[in-house]
This record gives sequence, C-alpha cells and structure tokens, in this order.
Amino acid sequence: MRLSKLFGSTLREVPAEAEMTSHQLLLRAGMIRQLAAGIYSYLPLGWRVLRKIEDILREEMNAIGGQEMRMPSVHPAELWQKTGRYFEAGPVLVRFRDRSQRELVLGITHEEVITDLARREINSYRQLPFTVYQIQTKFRDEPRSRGGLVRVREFTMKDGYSFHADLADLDAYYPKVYQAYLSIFQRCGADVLVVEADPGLMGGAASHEFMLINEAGEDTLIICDSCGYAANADSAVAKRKELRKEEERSVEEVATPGMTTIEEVASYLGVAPERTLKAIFYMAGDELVFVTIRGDLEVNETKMANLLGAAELRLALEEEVAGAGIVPGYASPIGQQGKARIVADESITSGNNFVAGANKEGHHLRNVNYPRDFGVDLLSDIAAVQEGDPCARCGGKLRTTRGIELGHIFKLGIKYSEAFGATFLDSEGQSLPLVMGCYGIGTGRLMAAVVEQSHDERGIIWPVSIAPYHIHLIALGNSPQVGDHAESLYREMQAKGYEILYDDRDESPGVKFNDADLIGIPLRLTVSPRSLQAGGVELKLRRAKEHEIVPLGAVDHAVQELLS
RNA sequence: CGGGGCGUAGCGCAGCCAGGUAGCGCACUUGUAUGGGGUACAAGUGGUCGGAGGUUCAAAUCCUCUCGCCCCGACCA
Repeated sequence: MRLSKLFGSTLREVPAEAEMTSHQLLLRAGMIRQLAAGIYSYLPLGWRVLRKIEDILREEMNAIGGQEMRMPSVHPAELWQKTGRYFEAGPVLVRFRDRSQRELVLGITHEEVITDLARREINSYRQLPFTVYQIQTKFRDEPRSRGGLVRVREFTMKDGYSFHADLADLDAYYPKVYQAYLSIFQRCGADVLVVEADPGLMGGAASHEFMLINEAGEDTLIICDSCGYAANADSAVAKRKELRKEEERSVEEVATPGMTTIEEVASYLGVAPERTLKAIFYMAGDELVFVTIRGDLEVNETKMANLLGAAELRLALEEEVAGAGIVPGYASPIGQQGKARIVADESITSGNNFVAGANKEGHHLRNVNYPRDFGVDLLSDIAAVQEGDPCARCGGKLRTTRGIELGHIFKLGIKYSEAFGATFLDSEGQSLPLVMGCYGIGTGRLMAAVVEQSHDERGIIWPVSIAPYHIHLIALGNSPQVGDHAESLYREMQAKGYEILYDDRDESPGVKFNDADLIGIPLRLTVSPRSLQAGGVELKLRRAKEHEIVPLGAVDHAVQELLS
C-alpha cells in the first residue's frame, strides 16, 4: 500500500475528546474515527488490525472444535421475554418496532438466539457436544461509553457457545476454552491475568475473566501474591477478621446525640469500629432492604444484587427509610421484621456485644448480639474485599489493582435451555436440558488493550501478529536513484508476500519518521542517499533503538529473520 | 441518572466578562528553495461561531430552550 493513497491520515495534535492513551494513539495514527458517543469507524489501517485479531480468534476457536456461524443482530423481543432478560437488561437493550408493530431488540449477546436454534436442531445425545461461534456486531446502549475503544456501544464480539449432554462434559471442555483464550491473548500480544468473576446477568455457576492489568481499567481486581488467588472485586472473598468473643452482656441503651456515622459513634463510645454494626439501606426494585454489616466493613453491591436476585439496586433515600418507620442514622436491626427485608453479612457472627442503633433519635444500643437479639432474612457474604485483607485460601495479604476485561467465559449450565425447552434424548431415551457454556471476547477492546500495553511516547508498537503491515518502507529525498530502489524494493517485498506500507509521499524526513513511529509497524526500511552510500537499506525494528544497514540483495533474508 | 467541563475552519485553540459584521497555529492548495526526526519563505482555499427562539439599530458575545461531545460517579453481559 502506498501511503500517498491511504485513506485516513495521521494527526499531529491530540483530539480534545481523547483522554486514554490507546484512544489518543488510535485516533492520531489514523486507525479509528468517532461517529457518535461509543460508535466508531475503523479506517483501513485499524480495520487491518481488527481483521488480524479476528483471524487469530478463528484459528484458536477452530482448534478447539469451534464452528463459525453467524446470527442476526436484530432479534424478536419475544425471545428475550422468554428468559426474562428483556426486563433485567434494562435500557442497555435497545427496543424498537418494525412497520407492522412487531417488537424487536438489538442483540446485546446471543444466548437466546443460539439456544432457540439449538432447540430446533438438536434432538439426540449423538449430536453432542458441539461448539459454535461467531464474530458479529453487538449494540449495547451503555449508560456511558468511555476511553475510545475500551467501552463502546457498538462493537464487534467473538461470542462462542458450547453445548453438552451433562455438566461433567462442560467441566471437561471449559479448560480447553480457557487455554485457547490464553493462547489468543498471548498471540495478540496482550498479557492477561485470569480472575474469578461474577457471572452477573449471564447467569450460571462459574466464570472467569481475562484481564489486562491497567490503571485506567474499569474493574477492580483482588490478587494474592502468595497463592495466586485472583478475582474480580465483585466476587472476591477474603478471610474475615474474627473478633474475640466476650461473654454476652445484656442490651443497654446509651445516648449518642448527633452521632450518626460509625466513626463518630465508635470514638464517642470508645469502641473499635469492628465492635459496631453498620446499617445501610437499599431499594431492590421497590422493596426496602435493611443491610447490617460489621462496622469496619463495606457492602459490595454486586454481591448484594446477586444475593437478592435484584435487577435494580440502589441506595435508599432517607425518606424511604423513615417512611418504613426506621430512624435514619440510628437504625437498629432489632425489631425491624416486617418493615424491611433484613440482610446481614456473615461478619455479624464473627464477634459479639456490638454497638448498634436504637431506632431512636440520638441513641444507640450496646451489647447487641446475633441471633439472641434479632433475626435476619438472609445471612451471607456481602462484604467488599479491601486492600490488605487476608486471603481466604492462604492467609496472605490481598492487594488490589485495576484491569480491563478482554474476555469472559461462563459455565452457563441449563439456564437458557430450560427457558427455551432445549432438550435432547440421552442414550436411555430420557429427555434432558442441554448444558451450555459461553465465551466472549471484544475485538476492538482487545485492539485498544494491546495499544495500552505496547506503545512509547512516539506512538504504537504493534506486535507482528496483528500489525496492520509488516514493513514500513520510507524513501527519503527526491533523487531518482532512491526512488528507483525504493520502488523495486516495494514490488519485490510485496511479491514475496510481505505486507508493506510504502511512504512514497513528498514529505520531509521528520514527517515520515514520526508517522512511522506513530503508526507502529514492526519493521521500518529506509532508502536514502545516505543509506545507499552506506551500502544499502536501513533496517530498524519499531521497538528497537538501533538500526542496521543491509545490502539491497540481502534485505529479504534480514527481514525474514527480524520478523520471526 | 447525579456532578463537572466543552461545542468558533479538517485538528488544536483565542475572541465572549465590558455586543459593532471572526482570528491564530497546524493541516490543505500553488510556487521557490531544502532534503535523516513534525524544514523555510511567499501567495492562497476553507467557518450560516452546534441548533432554535428572544433582547437590541446591531449577537460568536446577553437571555431562554434544545441538541451533541468529554470527564468523574452510578451502571456494566
């Protein structure tokens, strides 16, 4: 490709809307352009990168038995109503009507469509197991897109689905996908950390996320350096600090005028925060939920939402709390049955003689004990893991970091097959639901992640595997000799099968070098009067500092060596 | 959805407070010179100032409404 003819140009200045490094570089290098919030065009250079990522995805998915197929992006709403996700998904799912008033949605993922297909196509255990996948456009009307390609509304996703006769077979297949994913990310040049994750709206028993460690990432990760435990903060668990149990004393009311926060109450009464019970109120849909947790801990809202099976969860307003007959700031878990659903973190069992609210303005209670003094509707682990907490597995110190989710794999189980009645007959003639797994990777986000990880102050540094071209050929000066050599080198390398971008523009050396560094093609060849005088062509790897001069006849060999 | 910021030429910005018929840098076009890290000089092209309404003799500038974009948070398959 001749740079003089390439559609899409490099930008000297950073567009004002770009904050994240990958966003800035992809825009500046002429790879992508924004059309609307979270909606991007891929220019020829960016598109080549994306297609190379797709090719790697295909190879790796095919290698584990995946069959590529393609499903539509517009779905009948009915399909989504069957699983209930029509309502659970909320405004992220775009809904509209066609000319005959049929309700339609834009697919945010394809469990519904594939399960509906499987229901029709699969009758017998003899057809199992199988895996299908597609590389297809999704539209999710995100509350907020951000960071260029990191979080967009329209995006391309590789989504795969496997179907099994039983859970054991899914369990046996799942690690193969896991390995294939590791291989995909490694080949694309993205260093990932696999973490245990929260399946969320997808449902199912277990899931793993493949995360790129990055400060600008949207997810908080919990990591144990001593045993290797790694989890998304939304599902991470830690060992709880057990408090010394004292002899249970009887409940005693104390005046705490104006003290409504744990810090105020604890210091006023001279007790440690972990010797108090915190009360937090949520609205799950339109139900008021009273959460009680040890004073030194925080609630993890994702764990909460999962526990309650709530699609929508938000902090309750003070009026909503007061309206239920509970005194905000002095709420007590005692005697609240019927006013709200009472949810407790397991930490309330880890100590006793707690300070809690008295449900009376300006008063708290000492020596509150569970279950002696109050009952709860649900008792579970809903505490957020914090930096420095002890690891649940080995007791080591947990640390937190941020990450970008590049891939997510789920053991779905029978959630969808049950909803659709997707069953098969086993060898004994018994009708059973199909057991499913699903596996997703966002291609554009992966592209952005590689840039996040692999760049310097001058621009992108593509790995050979997904670089838009292998070679960036630069001709300097306007001497006919240079021009002729560059032209014939361009043709020769093209004929040998190299993907080569030839900067044939009449630009100054500085412009050409800077553009080459910005675009980030792995190998740069320079032909100039100076290089010819030195004996040939200058070769330089984008990631290297030094260059070498190679005679014209030996370029092919040297290139082959450098690119492998 | 809550908080903050910004919409003026393809990109980056000034002008707005104190209304008077739009400017700078880069890019682009042409020419000359230059030719190893965004080269110099000269001459040019390009904008209904996001949109609508209002105030005024006069609106990029003041007022009202509206649309869009970014950042933080909420949310996140």
